[in-house]
Amino acid sequence: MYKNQLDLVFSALADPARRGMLEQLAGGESNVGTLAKPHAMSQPAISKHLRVLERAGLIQRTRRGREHRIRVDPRPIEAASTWIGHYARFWKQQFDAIDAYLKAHEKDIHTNIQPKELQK
Amino acid sequence: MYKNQLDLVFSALADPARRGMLEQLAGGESNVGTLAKPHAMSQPAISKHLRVLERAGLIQRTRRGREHRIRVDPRPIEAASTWIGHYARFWKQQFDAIDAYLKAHEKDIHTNIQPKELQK
DNA sequence: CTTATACATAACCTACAGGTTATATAAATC
DNA sequence: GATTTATATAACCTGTAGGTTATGTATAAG
Repeated sequence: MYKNQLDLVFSALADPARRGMLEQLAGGESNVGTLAKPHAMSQPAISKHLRVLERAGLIQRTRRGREHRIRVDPRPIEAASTWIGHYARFWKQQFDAIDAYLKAHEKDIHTNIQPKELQK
Repeated sequence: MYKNQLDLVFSALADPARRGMLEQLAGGESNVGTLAKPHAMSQPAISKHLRVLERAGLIQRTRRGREHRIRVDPRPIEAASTWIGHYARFWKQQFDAIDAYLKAHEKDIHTNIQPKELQK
């Protein structure tokens, strides 16, 4: 199946081990062994997680001898942040508006009188 | 397996059909049938997607007769937005800093002279 | 040259995601 | 009361996610 960038980024972020690795990489460039240490799993499992992050475009890899240097690429995560941030703000605003509305009509609700905007 | 809130939210967002439903819900409260229409899949498939969104806390449901009214709950998406936004900003800043650094040392690079910060 | 290190790849297993069709349930309509 | 409408649930299938162990490969160190 063909997955787009957002699909890949969000599903990469859905695993705590992978989010952990990204957090580790916030401290700067690293390598596979160092990234593996805090995680209680085999080395091939780490390799798989890194490949998922790489396919989502979230990390980039350069070989330096037998070592693989890993660093974050901030661009796809920024795209995801834009998507999610847009809706987060929009819904928060909606939510706050409803909240304010409910507060304004508190008396009506308590007296079981429905403001006509909500009547069918 | 036990999944935390962030896991559930990100994996819920990883499917384009579910993101589509959330976008539909940005236009306001809706019901299952209406949410189903734009998606080329069976009604049970829609029900499953809605259950995933519900378990992630992204939507709330109230029964009104035989109809289920669905609306967004902005709180979990805001949590996800916070996580992702934090790192997005951080990495963008890192990225821009590296970019600026590279620009500042452009001549050194072109002449193959390595600034001593990068020497092994 | 031999051994150790840092990784990837292969083969395998189990669980679950995401779709299907068929059926159930509850409410609305005729 | 019978039918239609709105939805859920069950049973099933296929593919893939995420883990394992075993093995391969290239580079570094002794």
